[in-house]
Amino acid sequence: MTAGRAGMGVGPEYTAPVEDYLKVIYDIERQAGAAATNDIAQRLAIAPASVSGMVRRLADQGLLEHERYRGVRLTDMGRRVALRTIRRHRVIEAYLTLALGYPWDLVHDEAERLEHAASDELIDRMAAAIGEPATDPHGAPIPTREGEIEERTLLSLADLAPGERGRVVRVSDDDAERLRYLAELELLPGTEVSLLARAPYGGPLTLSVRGGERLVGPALAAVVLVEREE
Amino acid sequence: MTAGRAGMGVGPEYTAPVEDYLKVIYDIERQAGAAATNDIAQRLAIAPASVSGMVRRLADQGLLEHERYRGVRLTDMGRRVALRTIRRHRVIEAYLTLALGYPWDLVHDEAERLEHAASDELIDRMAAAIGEPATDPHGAPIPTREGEIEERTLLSLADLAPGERGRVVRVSDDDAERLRYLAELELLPGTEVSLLARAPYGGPLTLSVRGGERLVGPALAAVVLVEREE
DNA sequence: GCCAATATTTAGGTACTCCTAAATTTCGTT
DNA sequence: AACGAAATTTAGGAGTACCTAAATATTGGC
Repeated sequence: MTAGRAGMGVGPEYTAPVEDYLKVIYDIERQAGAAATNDIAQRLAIAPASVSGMVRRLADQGLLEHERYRGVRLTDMGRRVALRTIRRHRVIEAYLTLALGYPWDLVHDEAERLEHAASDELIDRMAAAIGEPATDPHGAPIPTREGEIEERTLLSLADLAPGERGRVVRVSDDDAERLRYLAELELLPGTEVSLLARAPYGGPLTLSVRGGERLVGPALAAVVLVEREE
Repeated sequence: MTAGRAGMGVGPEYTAPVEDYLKVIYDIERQAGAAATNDIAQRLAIAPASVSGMVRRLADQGLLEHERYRGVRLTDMGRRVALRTIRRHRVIEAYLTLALGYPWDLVHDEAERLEHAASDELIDRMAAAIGEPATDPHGAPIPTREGEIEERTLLSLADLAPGERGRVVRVSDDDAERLRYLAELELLPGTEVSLLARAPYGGPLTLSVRGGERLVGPALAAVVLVEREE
């Protein structure tokens, strides 16, 4: 037995690996409609063969539906569990940043572990202590206690046309090194950016950020999500 | 794989069950000199046969020494790991109480899970945020970052002679129900108590607490640790 | 000094989560 | 329509941590 967390109120408890599967399946499904075995494996950094076995068990438990060779979709129950885990993660990230002065590039890894151990009671107290923020420090929306989430469809920097302006809304949070670099470039949620030019054939983008010029490659641009301005 | 926590600096990481074994062995050893298989099993609420297997592995890893049929003693390394886990637990308990207004009867269970997931970095930030307290909310001393702990040998209420006075220093924290009852009786760390009378044959103790009289049975008295006054 | 009660260990199993290697299925392209 | 590459699943294992039942060692009482 390796489970985790407090019972709090309802529902069974899930192991950390199960919660991790559901989280990444939620995320892939949102972007792609259904989660392929390979994508799940890659996101969890495990072998695809391992995913097949787990997917069967999760389907048996009613957390997802699986069409052989077709991929996986969460059931309502699976989505509820996924969103609860995502809420935990993001509340913890926000709390560590706001209440404990944790550096923003480190909160992801800490939250990745704590999210499986914290009770709902604790998560709610943390959220209350920092004024129930709507997003985590990287701009990701925090689901409500009831499992509602405001999922805006955002552009990435790479989707802007030359001459367009945008405001950074959210950045990918799972690579501390990359976050430090983004902070250095001042590409943080809330910052205004305009795309000056884009070199062809996957070349770098030239941005204007707070009056300075920045060169960023397409891989980096893809993880910086913006809303178009004007 | 089920491990946990951040690498922070040194040393390997240990699974949650390993940390739990080392914690209870530390505790039993302190009171009894060596930890018997049966006692470990009882404290962890698992079968004695399960302990035998784990003890062999912990001995192989150099965390403890085992004399067959004689019990178990932590090595310096094992003691270091145990004290680090105990520090985590008690810092978390103190933080939840002082920083998040967590009720004192619930912090134990929450800490029991978080102690295996929190990084040293987080523990140190929590401790700093509440002013590096010397004890947790139940009066248990918090080991330092370096693994030093001030282990006073305390009397239990049951050890007082009629007419003697004492001050509650520490209470056992692992039963929420019992903690709520102790709070009701005002038998909290810091409170002065005097033993008025003790009924024979395992009968109840009559106490005076803050001007009121209390009757407590010997089982409850045994978990309230005091220092003698005058 | 022996014997029964108690403590401990061994033997054999289960569940979870991961692995590699070897099928198998699907799909895009020719 | 068929073929080969890519994706997926099955088969067979390993490590952790637990279990019950059976064997074995120790110890206190007589």
